[in-house]
Amino acid sequence: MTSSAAQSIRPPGRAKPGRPLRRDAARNRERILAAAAELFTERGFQVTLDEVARRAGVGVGTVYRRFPDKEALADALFQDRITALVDLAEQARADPDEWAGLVSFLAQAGALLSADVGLRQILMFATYGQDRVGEARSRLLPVVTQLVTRAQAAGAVRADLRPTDIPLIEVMLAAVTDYARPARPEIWRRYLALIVDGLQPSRRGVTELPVAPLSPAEVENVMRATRR
Amino acid sequence: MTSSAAQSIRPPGRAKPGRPLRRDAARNRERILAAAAELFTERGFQVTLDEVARRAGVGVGTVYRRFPDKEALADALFQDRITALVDLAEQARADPDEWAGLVSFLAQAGALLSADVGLRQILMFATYGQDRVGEARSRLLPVVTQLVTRAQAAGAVRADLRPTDIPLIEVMLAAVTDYARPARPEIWRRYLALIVDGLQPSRRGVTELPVAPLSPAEVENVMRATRR
Amino acid sequence: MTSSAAQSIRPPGRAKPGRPLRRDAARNRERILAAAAELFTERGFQVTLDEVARRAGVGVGTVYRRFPDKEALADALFQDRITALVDLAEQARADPDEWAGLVSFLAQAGALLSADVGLRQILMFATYGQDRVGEARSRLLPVVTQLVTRAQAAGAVRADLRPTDIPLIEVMLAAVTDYARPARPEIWRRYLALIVDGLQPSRRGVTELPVAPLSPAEVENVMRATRR
Amino acid sequence: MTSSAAQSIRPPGRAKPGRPLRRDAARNRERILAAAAELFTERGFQVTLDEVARRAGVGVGTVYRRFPDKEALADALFQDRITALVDLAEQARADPDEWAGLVSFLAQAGALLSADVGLRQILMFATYGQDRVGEARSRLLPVVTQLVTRAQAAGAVRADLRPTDIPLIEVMLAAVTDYARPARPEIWRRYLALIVDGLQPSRRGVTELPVAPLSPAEVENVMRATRR
DNA sequence: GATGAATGAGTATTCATTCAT
DNA sequence: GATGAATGAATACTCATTCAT
Repeated sequence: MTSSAAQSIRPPGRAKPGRPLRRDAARNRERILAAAAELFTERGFQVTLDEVARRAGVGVGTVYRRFPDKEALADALFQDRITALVDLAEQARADPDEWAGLVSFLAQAGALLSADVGLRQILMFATYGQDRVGEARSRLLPVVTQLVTRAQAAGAVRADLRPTDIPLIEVMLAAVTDYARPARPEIWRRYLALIVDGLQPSRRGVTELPVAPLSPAEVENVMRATRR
Repeated sequence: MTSSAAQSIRPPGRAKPGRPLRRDAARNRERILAAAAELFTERGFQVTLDEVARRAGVGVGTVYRRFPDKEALADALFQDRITALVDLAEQARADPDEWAGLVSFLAQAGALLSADVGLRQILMFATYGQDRVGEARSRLLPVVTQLVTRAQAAGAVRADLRPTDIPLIEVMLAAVTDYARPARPEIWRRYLALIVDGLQPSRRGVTELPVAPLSPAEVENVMRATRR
Repeated sequence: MTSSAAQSIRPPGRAKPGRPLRRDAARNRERILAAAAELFTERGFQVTLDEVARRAGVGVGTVYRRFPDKEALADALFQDRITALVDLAEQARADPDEWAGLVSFLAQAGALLSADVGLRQILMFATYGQDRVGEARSRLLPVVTQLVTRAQAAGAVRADLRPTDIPLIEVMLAAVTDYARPARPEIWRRYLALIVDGLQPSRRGVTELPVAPLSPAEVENVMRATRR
Repeated sequence: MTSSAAQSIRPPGRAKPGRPLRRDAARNRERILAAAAELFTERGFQVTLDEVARRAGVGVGTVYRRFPDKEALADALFQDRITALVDLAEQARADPDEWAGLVSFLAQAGALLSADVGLRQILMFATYGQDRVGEARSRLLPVVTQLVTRAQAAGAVRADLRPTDIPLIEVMLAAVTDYARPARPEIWRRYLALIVDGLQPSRRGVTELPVAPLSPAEVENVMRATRR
């Protein structure tokens, strides 16, 4: 069973651990989270909480009741995503092929990131990473550590790779995605392939880089959602 | 056309490309550029133009006379940097060892980026990529292309690498630098080494990854210049 | 009218004067009053009703059921204090020395005020003076009147002093206390002494007090710009 | 010549001492000050700067350009008033009758206060009293000190009165005025008379004033629970 | 040309009060 | 009756950009 099951029992958020949210409050909380997810995904953290409230169909005050500030909302969102990542890592660990497990985790995490501006921003700019996020990251790291050390034990991965390198690799992929969005949302796969080749302890041959590179024109015409 | 014509017509706004600026105007332009470079380098784009003007010792209006808006100023700055990069690339091209030339360019460009928040921001978030920047990038790409194809011709670099991959590699390094700043400003070298290993057409052994990885604590305690 | 009628009609809002509160409702009312007393005493009216409710261990809604609004709560509190003042005045009246009785009342009331921000605020800024407070003040004034007239009859106090001057003297002391708090919470005694000297009848030349005193009605109807 | 002359030369406010405000800027500054004076006088500090801006016929930004925040605006206003008080004190000092001089100053200052809510609020709640106000008070105290000591030397005033008692007497008058406003704006005169009687040295029995007076430093550093 | 004054839409957050559960 | 969730007007302050001097 994956860690997402835990989510349904203890809803993350402000509520005292003991008492579950009232029916309507819980519904609003979900609406807010959903609205924030959409908005953050589309346009990143620049969205105002007023906007989130409007999209969620509630008053601003309600948003502030549930989440003391923007960061807290981002945290809650991030935690859901981290949970998804932990699930991914756990599935990858189930793969009998140690190398394939690690690589597929990198790819799936990359796919998750490439679909979500908000997640990328949290990952890359997280001043936002204080509270629950730290805890969430701590849940992820152990699994990732297993993924890495297991692959190293099998001689499939270079010996000097460290578990903490994995999140940084994702940061790199996130950056590349942001760079080429929306024209080439899949470009990150090209660079993942490059990096993955660098992860091998020694290489016989080379796997062709997937995904066409940016054309010179594309390099010049990056157009992304304004970020101020 | 004579210079007296300029007096009678006086087109407001940016000077026509051909017409040189008046002596004092040119000096102001340089001051503004210098001030902006310092400020952006230290704190990124969040600096206000009022601040730039103050540091430059001119009024805001003067800034706006020289640069239609904040982006244009960033563009101009970027152009300077691109010039530096072009220089770097040309020096790298002078290296008789094709592989070493390419790698050293990647490293030097990385060093440039890692020292300059503003440059990283322009590179990564350039909604700012419209004006002079495009032209500037066009100056860079040919040299980089030579660097890459020359190395490929020598069999030193994987055949499917494309010149446009180079800027994206720099984007990745910039992201990683931003992530770990200010605690570990050199961490990008670690990932450059990884990528460089991935660039080889086939590998006998592995070069140890330089620079210690982030500790788990560091991964959780990223502290970067707030970007709002 | 029987109590069953109350059940069928159930007028929402404050209980009719005659009808006693249900046991638990009464307990809640006391808790709220106690919490508000503590909080207002410490920090004045800036405390939110949410806070009062939390400290009282009830929901905000309950606070609003008992007290139509913040002012009403303040009023109720003030009434308690007025009762304390009435007690004080009665004790002072028991003093066989007419002069000492009056002076000790002024001092004891001053001490009460100096220990309680909330009381001072009600006294000084009472937009709050509408409801029960009026009634409460009416209970105080007669006793104060006795205190004053008795002392005047004995020739211990200047003849032109009016009972309504007493609360205004307390207002002055409250203001001075607020002014110097928390550094010098007892400074009001200095000014009380000054004023008390001014109250004595025998002086070389007595200047008649100019300007008619506030009428009892005026004392009750102070209306000032709300200050939040 | 009184100190108000100084005002026309060095306009108080943000401007660098050396350079005078541009004509239009100066006009706006005056408009803002005038609007703020009116509004504060009518309704105290609760007025928003948006309102001040509207009444002054300028944008909010302009208000903020001249005065970093509400306090600074209040300071500037207060300084004008302090200047007026200093003028008053100087005129009072010119009175050959020492007793009359002191009493008339108390009365005139009281009149000034009774006409201006804003001034009373600054006087009574000045968290606002940090910057220029402190300096301004320092200008006032010396003159007041002369007024007091001169009267004492002449035997016209009780020996234990201290110069710092004077502002506190004004605080008391301000409180009384606030209390009875708008019904009886002159009521403060009644209490001034009472206090003045208490100031005389010759009475049957004089009770020494208890409690040490505030030191000049304490007068300047009043710290009270903010009331917004 | 240069200056810096003016603008005002925009943002995060608070809190008295109402109302569904 | 009690609860606490929901509301949203209100507030202080910022900053890119325009325009009068």
